[in-house]
Amino acid sequence: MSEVESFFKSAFSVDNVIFGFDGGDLKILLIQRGAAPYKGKWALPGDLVYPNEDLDAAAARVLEQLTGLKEVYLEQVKTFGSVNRHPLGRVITIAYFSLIKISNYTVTPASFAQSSQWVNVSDVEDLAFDHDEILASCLARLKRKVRTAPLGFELLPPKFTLSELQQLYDSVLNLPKKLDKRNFRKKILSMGFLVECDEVQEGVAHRPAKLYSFDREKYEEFLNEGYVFDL
Amino acid sequence: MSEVESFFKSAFSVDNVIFGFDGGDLKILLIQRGAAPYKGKWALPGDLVYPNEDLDAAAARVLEQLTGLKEVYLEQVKTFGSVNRHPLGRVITIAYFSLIKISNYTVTPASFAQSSQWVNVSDVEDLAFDHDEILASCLARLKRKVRTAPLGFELLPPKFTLSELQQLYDSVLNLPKKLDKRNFRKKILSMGFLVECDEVQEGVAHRPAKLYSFDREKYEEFLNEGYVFDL
DNA sequence: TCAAAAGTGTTCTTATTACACCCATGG
DNA sequence: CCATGGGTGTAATAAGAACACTTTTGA
Repeated sequence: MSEVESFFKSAFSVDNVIFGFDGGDLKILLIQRGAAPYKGKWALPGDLVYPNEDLDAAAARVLEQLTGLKEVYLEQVKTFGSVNRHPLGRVITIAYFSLIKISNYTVTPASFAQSSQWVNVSDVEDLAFDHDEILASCLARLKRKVRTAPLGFELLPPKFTLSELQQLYDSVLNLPKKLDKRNFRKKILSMGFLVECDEVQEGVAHRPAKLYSFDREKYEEFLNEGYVFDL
Repeated sequence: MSEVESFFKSAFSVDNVIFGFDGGDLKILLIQRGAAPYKGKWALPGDLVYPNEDLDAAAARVLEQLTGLKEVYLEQVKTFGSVNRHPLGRVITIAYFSLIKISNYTVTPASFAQSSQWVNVSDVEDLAFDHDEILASCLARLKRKVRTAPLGFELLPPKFTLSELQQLYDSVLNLPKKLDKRNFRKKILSMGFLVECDEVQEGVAHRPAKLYSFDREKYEEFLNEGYVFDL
């Protein structure tokens, strides 16, 4: 048995659906595979889990190696383990998603030049392995979770306008009808954990919007009073 | 040891939180370990995944070996993979929960005599490995899921009374205040997928209750009309 | 002065909550 | 005839949905 065959006899990996939002569309970060199997195909970033590495740590490492970012939101979603999902042996993979502020990401760092790319979620197709299925699971999870936990803010810069926030929700949820501006604002502000900064947008060719930020302490209070985030 | 050899020493297992309901309390099925590590301790039923076995199939096998039951509700919850969670090596485990009709289960079949037992969820403590944590995750998932999908019926016999159904929800959700009988009935009946059988309870020392059953076809219609289960 | 997005309240409809008494049966 | 749980309706409140115009800015 060759070394490669031995290596892949039985192993586990992590794969990471890295979500970003550029103001218009929900995107994910894909890599182009440089080696077999599926050489040249687009895939989710992932790696085998090291023998002395926790699963969450492996997912965080994959993310950091690709983007340089630490301490981002990361959530385990599901484990995929079909017998034949990997052509070279039995490899199960634990799928994660992470949410990053896309502006923090310096596009395609040197080591990954021409091999990683942001792609609109709605344009992704025909990924390597079972990654289409993994993406579908992670996207479904995100859609649910974003309505029941204050995750959206992880995708926005620290200061944002309410329209940006709403556009984020519209992109993620992708509902047949967009959210109603007035109802959205009323609801999110009534929860009381968005605070107005003393600043407005600059350099826009229209009335500049107020900037808000997410106040985590106030969110904790909100929870302690028995309320739940629900949008 | 080479890095390649290190990967070899890893394995993956499934563990299964098997929920049942006896009319009063929510229970899970535990086994007493007959071998090291944690010999004699109570644990979730589980096993290593065979090389040519899908993960879901492994979870179903564990369940069937213990209870004789097939085709039960089974859902993957989360994968636990701390480096030191297993004393004998790197073993990650994929946690599942399943829902069975407890009356179908012939208590402790021969091969497991004195080694498996139904335990009230609220009484479970100090399980082997990280199984306390696994149980907590599965219970949290069940609590959420039972309100947003018609899972409760998996725990009841095919024909049941509305009071039994409500007691099931009270047990699973374990809310500070019990559900209101009239509101519960109004809501669940308004969804239109519970059908009245032409039968009533027998042998009870009070007015016998009507029996109902869950009509899966009507539930599908309900979904197709754009409604969602929400309790 | 125009274009473009920001900002703002009210009404209507629907869902949720709270709540108490009579009924049918077996013992 | 008593004890036990089964079965039922209404009113008050809260939440959600629908909807259009004025304001501020830069070009």
